[in-house]
Amino acid sequence: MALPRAARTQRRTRIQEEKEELILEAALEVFSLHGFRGATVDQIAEVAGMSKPNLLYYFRTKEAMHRALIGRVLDTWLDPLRAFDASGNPVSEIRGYIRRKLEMSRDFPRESRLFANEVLQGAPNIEDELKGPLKTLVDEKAAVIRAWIKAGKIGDCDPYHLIFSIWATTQHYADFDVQVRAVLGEGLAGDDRFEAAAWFLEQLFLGGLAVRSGTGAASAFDAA
Amino acid sequence: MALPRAARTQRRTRIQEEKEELILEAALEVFSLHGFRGATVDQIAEVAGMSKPNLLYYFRTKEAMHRALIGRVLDTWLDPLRAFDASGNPVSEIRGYIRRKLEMSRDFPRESRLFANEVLQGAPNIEDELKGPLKTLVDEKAAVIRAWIKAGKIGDCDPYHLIFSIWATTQHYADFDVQVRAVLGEGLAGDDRFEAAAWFLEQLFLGGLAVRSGTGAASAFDAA
DNA sequence: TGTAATGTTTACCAACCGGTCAAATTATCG
DNA sequence: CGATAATTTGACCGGTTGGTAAACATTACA
Repeated sequence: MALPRAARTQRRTRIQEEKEELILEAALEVFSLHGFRGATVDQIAEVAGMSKPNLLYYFRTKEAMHRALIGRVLDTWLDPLRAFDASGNPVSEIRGYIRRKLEMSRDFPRESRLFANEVLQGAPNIEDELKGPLKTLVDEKAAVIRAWIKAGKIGDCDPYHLIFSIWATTQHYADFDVQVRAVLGEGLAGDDRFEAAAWFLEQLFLGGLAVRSGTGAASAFDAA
Repeated sequence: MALPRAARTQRRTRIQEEKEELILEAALEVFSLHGFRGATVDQIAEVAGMSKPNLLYYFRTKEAMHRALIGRVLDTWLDPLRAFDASGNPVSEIRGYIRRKLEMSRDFPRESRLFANEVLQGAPNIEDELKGPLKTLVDEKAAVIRAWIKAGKIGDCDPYHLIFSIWATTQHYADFDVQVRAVLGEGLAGDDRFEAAAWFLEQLFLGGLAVRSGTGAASAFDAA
């Protein structure tokens, strides 16, 4: 009997391996562009180069596809944050984090948009993951940052909002790519905007988080 | 003959005024949550408290509704940037801009998400607006910022990426609200996160853009 | 090779989609 | 009031949606 998969206790076939990969790749393409509700199974099947029933043989529902995709992406998406090291130099850690996140926006914009779409639309399918693994990881890294602050290695600030800001600024170049391109104009070659962004963001964050000695930045500013 | 509207040369009725307002409010609710393709006319009609044919009497197509909504929102959404004043003090202008954008994220999150959804999904319906009015406005304000830099009032940086960063960080609190709440936990009362964000972002941007005298922020950092 | 498990296709379905139509209802105003 | 225009409704339409059934083809493996 052709059990579609799922209630599958045995090993996965070579064909299963290949086709599921193909499908998830296509699903990423479509979901990231239209969101869950806006995406159609027919569309995903077409991009994957197979018939709809064939696709549904591997993933019984559209939702199953989406779940599988989200799970995989969320994992790799958090890797840069996991790499955040308490024993490292605050400057190089923060700089490195910004760079890695920016590289991900450049190299994996679809993954970023998939996630953005999901969160933007209320995260109906990943609320648990956000409140569980994500929150735990962020709490952990926030503690690291707070330790740096207490040690006087960086200026005093709210570590959560620091992390939010790094997320926002770096993912902006993937999620709002169309807008960024529209504003910057089509003139420049491929990835120049990422270079410029890296330069700017380093300056912003490393300057903004520097320890303020005596006269803070704000007062220096007010003089202008 | 019951001309639905649109080919309407005469004055708008009181009922038209009211119902169109009601519809656009409902459309904002639904479009901002599901994007254009994910939203259904039935859903909007239900939220607006009227039958689908009745709704389609005022806006002949789903797309017409979306267009009307986008046009209205984009306008008010850019107001804070328009208020950016060349003759003002750079510090108070930038601080004011951040505050206003943050207030908009707090008070009009649906408008932000509507826009985010649209851009995220490739901005198929507003590409012209982005490349036209938006780009023009940003170019204009970028020139203002560049003038401040040349005058030595703020540190050297790319004005475009500065604007992008302010957009990204402030709109993050509307667009990724679910995620922000999940990470921060439900503990705190209503809008505390916006207060904290305002505090953090001011520090970040005003510190990050301060004129660096001699030893830059990075070198002060490296000492840590 | 044979055969059982796995994979693929064609035809199809009920529900839902955006949108139309004509008839019925209500507001407007002389 | 009466009549004309504006509004609302229910019934409906062709196309698309996510998903199914079963026949057919292919693979893995003893």
